[in-house]
Amino acid sequence: MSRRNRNQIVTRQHRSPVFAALGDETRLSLVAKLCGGQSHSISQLTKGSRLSRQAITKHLRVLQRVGIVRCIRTGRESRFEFNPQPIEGIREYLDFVSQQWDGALGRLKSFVEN
Amino acid sequence: MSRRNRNQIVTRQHRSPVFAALGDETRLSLVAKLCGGQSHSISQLTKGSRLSRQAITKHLRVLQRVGIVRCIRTGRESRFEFNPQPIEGIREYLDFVSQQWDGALGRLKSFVEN
DNA sequence: GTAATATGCAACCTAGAGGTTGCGTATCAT
DNA sequence: ATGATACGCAACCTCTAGGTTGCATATTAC
Repeated sequence: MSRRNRNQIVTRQHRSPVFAALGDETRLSLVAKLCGGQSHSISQLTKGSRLSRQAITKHLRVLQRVGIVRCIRTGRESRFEFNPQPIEGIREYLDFVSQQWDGALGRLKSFVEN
Repeated sequence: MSRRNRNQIVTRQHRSPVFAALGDETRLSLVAKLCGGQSHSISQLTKGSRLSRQAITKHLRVLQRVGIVRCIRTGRESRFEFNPQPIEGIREYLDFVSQQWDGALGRLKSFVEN
């Protein structure tokens, strides 16, 4: 399978795991920190949270599994960085939903008017 | 509302339950059916699914709890209809994330160039 | 070299998600 | 009036998400 086809399948199918990955306050705040552009180590991401390092690690692995973040081990640190593609994918999906809805409203409107 | 307050709401409000509600294939397909504009009864939504009526009902209640669908009981039927507001809310949130990311890329670019 | 730091791995616990079945009750059709 | 339809409620089951603790290991600092 070509890389292009693989990516198409990834983006067209399996959107719910990406939504599920964002369905947690802790992970949303991790995304909020990482989408600023800087990579952060696990320790850095743990500071300021009341959760344990291992809990944060688990959340990061969930985000990593769906591609929202990437992990790069450098020395004794595991630095995580944001990857926008999966989130772009679900943005497209939500655009599709809104489009469907707007289309339905438009049809309703023209039905009422005629 | 000022731009600052709006952004604070975008970042601070609890949007994870909406993401979590979409983090399931069954519920995503329910949303796909309902965002077409027509309301459907539970029985209608159950047909074509291999799940039981009660399972579908539970999923609909999850969507209802976060406001993605509304329930209107008419006669012996419970008809569900789509409500776009929560999904618009998380679209805004994802726009915010993308905006942060693009801003970070822009700063990186100008840093490299200078 | 040794201590501190950063992380991985594994076991464990608990609450809740997601599913089923059974049964009771409105409502509609005939 | 009666049977079929549409649904709600509740009990139950299983699996996993989210959290903890403990310990081992690799890297860095002094």
